[in-house]
Amino acid sequence: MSKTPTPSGGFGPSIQALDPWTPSAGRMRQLLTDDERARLAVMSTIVRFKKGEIIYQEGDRADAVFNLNSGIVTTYSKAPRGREHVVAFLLADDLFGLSAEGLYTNSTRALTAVTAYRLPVAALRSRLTKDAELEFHIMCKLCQELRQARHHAFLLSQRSAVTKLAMFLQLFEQLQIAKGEPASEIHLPMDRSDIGEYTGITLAAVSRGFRTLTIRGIIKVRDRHHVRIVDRSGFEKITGDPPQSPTQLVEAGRN
Amino acid sequence: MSKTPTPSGGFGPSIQALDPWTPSAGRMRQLLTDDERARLAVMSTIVRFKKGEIIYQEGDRADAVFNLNSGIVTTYSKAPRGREHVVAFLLADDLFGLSAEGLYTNSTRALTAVTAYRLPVAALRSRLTKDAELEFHIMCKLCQELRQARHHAFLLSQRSAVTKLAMFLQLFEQLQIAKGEPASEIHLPMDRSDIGEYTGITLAAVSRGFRTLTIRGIIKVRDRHHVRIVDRSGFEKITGDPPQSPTQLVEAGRN
DNA sequence: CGGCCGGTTGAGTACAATCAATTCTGGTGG
DNA sequence: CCACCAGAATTGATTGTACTCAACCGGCCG
Repeated sequence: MSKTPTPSGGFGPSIQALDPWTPSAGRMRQLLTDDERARLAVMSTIVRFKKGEIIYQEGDRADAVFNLNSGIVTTYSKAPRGREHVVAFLLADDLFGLSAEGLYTNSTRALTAVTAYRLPVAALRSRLTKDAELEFHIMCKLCQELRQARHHAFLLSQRSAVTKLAMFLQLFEQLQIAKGEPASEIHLPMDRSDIGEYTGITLAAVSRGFRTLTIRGIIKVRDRHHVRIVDRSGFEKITGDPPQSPTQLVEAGRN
Repeated sequence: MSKTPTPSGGFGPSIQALDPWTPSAGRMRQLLTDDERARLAVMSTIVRFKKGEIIYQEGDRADAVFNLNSGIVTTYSKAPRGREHVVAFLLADDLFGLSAEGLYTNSTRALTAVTAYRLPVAALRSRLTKDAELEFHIMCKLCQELRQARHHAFLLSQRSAVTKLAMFLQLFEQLQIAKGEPASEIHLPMDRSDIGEYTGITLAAVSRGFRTLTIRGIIKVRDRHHVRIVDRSGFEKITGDPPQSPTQLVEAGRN
């Protein structure tokens, strides 16, 4: 039980997040005990989706919550003028199926082939109200999702397209680190238009953004889905994020 | 203490939200039982803040969570180039004090005079892991905050400044409705620059936005803090929000 | 009365959206 | 293996919107 090769490691639903209250150096940890995973496993079914398949749509009756096991999922919603807004990219060990008043608040689609645990809300709910420990762990995950949503909003509040793009790259880099994967190269499983819909800029602007970052010698694009940051300090100048050193923030007001 | 016009009614911490799983026609309800409120009350202290006072800052040790009793609070974070990004406006019955790895993830400031319950995390945490019922209610509130954060991101992803502004007005209108307050006129407690920092546009753009909406006959600005929507369909054309009455939502849920 | 703060308005500019043409890439079948 | 194709991505030219900077307004308070 010491070594966990896959992030999940073992069987049953799996949830990873940063603990809201104890330091962990940016690394996520498994929130569920083996016991809890087993208890969740008995109430869940495994579901599979093909690449591009829609898992549920906004407004559908929300009778299940999902725990992503493998693959990538996007949750999105319709925006005026036929555009789509990507709410989040879901990775392994994420939870999705948020609802309000009994209806899903977003649609979700499999970006790759996907396997997930499907947890009926009725069963989950009755389990939760009996098992405070488990519920606490799920609450931690919700806190994490909340932080991510707010980070997304922060990203979207930036004016410059390249800043948004850089922050997006930073997000995925941090995600890889948090998952314990090698982070020398950033893996972007989605395509350019998905990035555009997440960052709130057009496909064309995403492309131009990658180009300007490349020309400025800040990143190196190996292929569509792999980017490396070659000028870290230039990169941080754009994201405005000197890693965790508040003292430097004072000088950051330049340019 | 003078009178209790507060939607809370009664004593002790109070939490309102839309239930994620049961329909409620857009109205929030009190999530906590009197009993739970009493239990939370014993572990909490009442704190007061003057207008403009900072409640905590990003990076501070997060040893307490707050439950807003009266007044308005903003949570914000620093953006590049000395700008500030408003993460959320908190109203009565809201919960705040989100942390990651033991540190607050944002700063908060009292926008008006404020009273709040201060709940030490240690006590709260040990209470929660014993009381699944209470914890469930807090989880519901977290779901609500998550939805709001995502709505904020959605707002920020809009390209047009007037659209953002209209969606902002819509947000506060719905909030008033959810709280059971009269909604014929929208009350905006914050000033123009706060609106700008929330919607991701400049102070000047906010001003122009109000002007164009007024000129187009869509809204009527009584004073700095009071707006009325006079052309509903024109308004909805801008927000792109086909009037989703609760009844229609239910039908949308049927596959 | 004068200064200050929050807000409005104006002129010029920069940046990203748009529309459109072109290239690149990966996959398929001949 | 290559030719071909379709979709993804890049690039170009043009336009429009919102930012910037700055002047100005009006209420409020000393």
